Amino acid sequence: MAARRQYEELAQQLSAIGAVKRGLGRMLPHECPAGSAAVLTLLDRHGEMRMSRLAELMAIDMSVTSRHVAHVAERGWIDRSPDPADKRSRILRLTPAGRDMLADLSERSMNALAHYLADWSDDEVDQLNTLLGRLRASFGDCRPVPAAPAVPAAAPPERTTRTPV
Amino acid sequence: MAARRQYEELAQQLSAIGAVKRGLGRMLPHECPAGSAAVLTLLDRHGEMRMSRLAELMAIDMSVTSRHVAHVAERGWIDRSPDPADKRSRILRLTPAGRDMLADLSERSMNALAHYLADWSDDEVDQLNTLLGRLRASFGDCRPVPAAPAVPAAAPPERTTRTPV
DNA sequence: TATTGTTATACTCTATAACTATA
DNA sequence: TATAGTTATAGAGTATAACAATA
Repeated sequence: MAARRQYEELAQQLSAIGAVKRGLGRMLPHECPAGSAAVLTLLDRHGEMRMSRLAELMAIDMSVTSRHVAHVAERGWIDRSPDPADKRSRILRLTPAGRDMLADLSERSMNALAHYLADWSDDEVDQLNTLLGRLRASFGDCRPVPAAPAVPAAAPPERTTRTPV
Repeated sequence: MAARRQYEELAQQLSAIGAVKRGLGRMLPHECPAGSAAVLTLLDRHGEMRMSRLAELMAIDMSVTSRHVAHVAERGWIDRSPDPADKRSRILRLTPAGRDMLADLSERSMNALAHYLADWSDDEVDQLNTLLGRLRASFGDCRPVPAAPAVPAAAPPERTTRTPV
């Protein structure tokens, strides 16, 4: 349990880190903004998946996910094949063109980070990665709470990624 | 100099950290979104200043700063007195109402962070703060490069916070 | 002529809500 | 009746460009 001053400092650091994200964002190809890059990266790391899973990994509402996915699908970087087991769902999968784009993205972030973090050691980057991962885990599921149903009864704790009715 | 894998991991962590920021953002009062909170916090930490200095601290364009500042000024949290030394400028200063709002903000972020980071040690929070600060410093001035002037000659390196002509 | 700050416009990202189609 | 996904709409944040007032 840390001191108030440290928490305020952390809040400030998180607020200010947006500048770094914007800096990295400027390296992206015009056709592939940050949201699209995240979709491609997650499909690469975790393999094919459904919309709902992707929304969970991105920690955003499925409606937003749907638009990011539409963007990358329109450009041919993924395809959406119907899920034979559930006709409501579609399976998202990287295409060869998507892998090409990923290689491009990797090249760009590599260049930018190698430039800006030239004086960081291997260990320091690892440390930061570890702490950021832990921070995300600690916040875990802190997404907007669905509006309480009219008759709560015994149903509410079921948290999903879809937009609440 | 770190390995490609680490850089890609860092890019991913930074992309995903948005979820934490959004989580904290949900704790804010409806009238005081993140941009406004940043203005108040920076005025508290660094004391009264001009628009251009605030834009630099926030690492955003002055046009954006202007809107954030207008928002908090309309609510009486800061005042903008004319700078006697330069009639183009205005001096931004917290009002008592602004300090009240800051106390509220501090209370809220304290509660949220103490809740989510309950199992973090003092040292770990410090470590993360330090690394994030260093990350920001390393990226330093990575803001959009002003479009090259028609006749560069010997003028360009002067970097300011204003919108390029 | 150059600089400070404001405003208008456009784009990205997100959330809420209403809707379709399946289960 | 509930769930997977889509679309429409609204709001926050940012960047670019054009502008007014002052240096």
